[in-house]
Amino acid sequence: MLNVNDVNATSLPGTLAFRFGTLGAMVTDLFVAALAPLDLKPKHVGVMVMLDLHGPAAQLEIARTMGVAPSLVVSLADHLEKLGAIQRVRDAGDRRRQVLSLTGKGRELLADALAAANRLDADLAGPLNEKDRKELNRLLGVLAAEAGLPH
Amino acid sequence: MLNVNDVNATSLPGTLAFRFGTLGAMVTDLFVAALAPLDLKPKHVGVMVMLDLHGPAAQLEIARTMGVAPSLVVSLADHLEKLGAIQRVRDAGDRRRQVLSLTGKGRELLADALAAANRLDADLAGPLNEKDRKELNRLLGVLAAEAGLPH
DNA sequence: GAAAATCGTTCATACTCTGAATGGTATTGT
DNA sequence: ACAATACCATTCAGAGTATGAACGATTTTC
Repeated sequence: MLNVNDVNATSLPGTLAFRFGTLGAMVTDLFVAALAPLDLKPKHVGVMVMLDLHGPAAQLEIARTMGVAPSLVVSLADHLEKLGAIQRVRDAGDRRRQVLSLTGKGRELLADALAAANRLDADLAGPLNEKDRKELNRLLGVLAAEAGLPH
Repeated sequence: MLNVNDVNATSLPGTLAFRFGTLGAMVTDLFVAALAPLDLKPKHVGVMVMLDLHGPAAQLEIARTMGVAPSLVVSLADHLEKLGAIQRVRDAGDRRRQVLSLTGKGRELLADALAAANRLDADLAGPLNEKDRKELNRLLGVLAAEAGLPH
């Protein structure tokens, strides 16, 4: 039986898997550099984005949503707390839980990170016209939504 | 002075920087899993893709093009050689150079990796219709080309 | 022909992340 | 009521990946 919907690429650089891998790695390196002055890494921003989107959350929820080990969330939260970006309080109803929430300083940092990302975007999307840029963002949004990533 | 071409996102998940970071990490994890049966990692495939596109090359050229340390290329080449995927011969004209070239087995592995990537693509692009899928691939290709990545 | 540069390799190290062990807290079963 | 079990956060040891410095071999420069 023939393939009625053949969308296969004929070489690896033409696949989404390869393109997302290479572009993703490059963009992440640039983002890391852009965040360095804020003393943040992408995963710290990831935590703050979650808190910003869904409100206060226990560390385990964050670990599950981000797909990382709970022990990693400990060190991410340690650092964010040291920066004054989050508050860490024991849940009165369940004192095993450490509930994280964004502080004013955290919101400031998040705004700074957003500004850095927007500057980076301007560079990245340089070769794209306005319409293409919007289309790209829309398509990435669809994939992110489908994958359960923040969007 | 007002911004005449305001394309700034208003939240981080809406930026290209964030989207490429999260999607790139997710896709890379899936790709790593898909390559595991072949005993390859994305960087091994990266080396093979370079050899396939530009022909035989010295290790240092590969390091520069891939943006990694020369010492890393040593271990990548070691592994590829062990798999029989590449040949490593001293350049007769400049005996400091180790020239890498794909073997028949290497081309087979590359084809297997391509098949794995295409299967992954089918999953990834599931929620996209044919037109969107083509458009996404085109836009990613533009960015990859602009960034000097394989395309 | 000596000095400097280049290529590949090894090795020590940094970094990120995970999984197992632990202590404290909550829930379940009897 | 209370023992057994399950759960959350934390610490810690260790795996995996990458870099950069040091070295030997070779080539280029002066």
